[in-house]
Amino acid sequence: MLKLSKKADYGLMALQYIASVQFGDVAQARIINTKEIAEEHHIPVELLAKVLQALAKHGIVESQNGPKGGYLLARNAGTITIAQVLEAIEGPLGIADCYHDKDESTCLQREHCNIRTPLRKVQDSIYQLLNNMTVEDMMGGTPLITIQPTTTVEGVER
Amino acid sequence: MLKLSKKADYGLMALQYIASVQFGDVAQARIINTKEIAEEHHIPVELLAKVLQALAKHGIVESQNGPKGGYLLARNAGTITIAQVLEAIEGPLGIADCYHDKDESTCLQREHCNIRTPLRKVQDSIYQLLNNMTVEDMMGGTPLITIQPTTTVEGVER
DNA sequence: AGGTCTCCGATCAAATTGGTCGGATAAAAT
DNA sequence: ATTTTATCCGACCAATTTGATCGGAGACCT
Repeated sequence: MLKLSKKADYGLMALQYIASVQFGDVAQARIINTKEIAEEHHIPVELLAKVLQALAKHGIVESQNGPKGGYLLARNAGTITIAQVLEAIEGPLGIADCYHDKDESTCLQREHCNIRTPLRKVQDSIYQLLNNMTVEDMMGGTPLITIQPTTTVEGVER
Repeated sequence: MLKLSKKADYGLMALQYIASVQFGDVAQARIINTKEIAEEHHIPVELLAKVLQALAKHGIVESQNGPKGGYLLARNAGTITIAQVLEAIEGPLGIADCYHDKDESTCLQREHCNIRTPLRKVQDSIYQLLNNMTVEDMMGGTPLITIQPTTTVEGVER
């Protein structure tokens, strides 16, 4: 119940990873391709590619084609909210469709609905919660340095 | 995304209706059967029955068998939280399974997961939100009196 | 200019959810 | 007390959504 889809999970993981590499203190800012993210997190490559496409289309990441291509954040990590990410991947988010539906014909009990009004508060609270948290906030939670190409920090287990 | 299932919707509607009749100021406290709720809200009878079974099994409503049977709230409306209702209908709620999973084998990226820690705050906030709201809070949102068997109030449209 | 590596759109399989049916049970009427 | 009737209850089947995959087009490096 209320579970995030796997695509959403993968998207958030990818963004956290990209942001960490791009703005992390140790690693150099570099473009990251889909394969690297997929292998690092053990997720299917093609599916992750599809997710990143959606994020690119919505202006969250910037795609670069060709060899040595890949993705990088389109804007600062602090301006990308979780809500924006989820909506880019899975469409408008909400506990019910009737809060942002144009056609009202979909819900048969729309007229006699007795929970639409009270649940709107829940809807708004959840959205506000997700729209206040950014991928920058997720960077703090990363416990271990991921990849260290040049220098070597003391033995952080990988 | 993050949409409530229809079973969850139906369950909440039913509880709001039962609570309104049982504790409403005008209507007499009476047992309500599945058919009445289903017809009032235009939802499939058998599916609603299944939902109410789950709620009965979890001690949220009390079932009474036989003719003139039906359901009534097992405890006060103020003590039944939305979270309890949703969990009774659809199982444990959370934006990811890994927060209450026994077996850790399900999630392949569990070891390399970089969003589990930061998203836990979101998880807790949502749960707290749903666990603070009760069906009593939903009763305030009901705009129209539903059924009036004995006396007649002025023309409320049905 | 050729080759290679990347992104990109359309297509297919699996899982969850929505919906349905017949049997068991208990209360009421005869 | 027995029959009848209306309800709850558990197992079964279909539909929608989600997860995953494949082949093609475009861009960069050599």
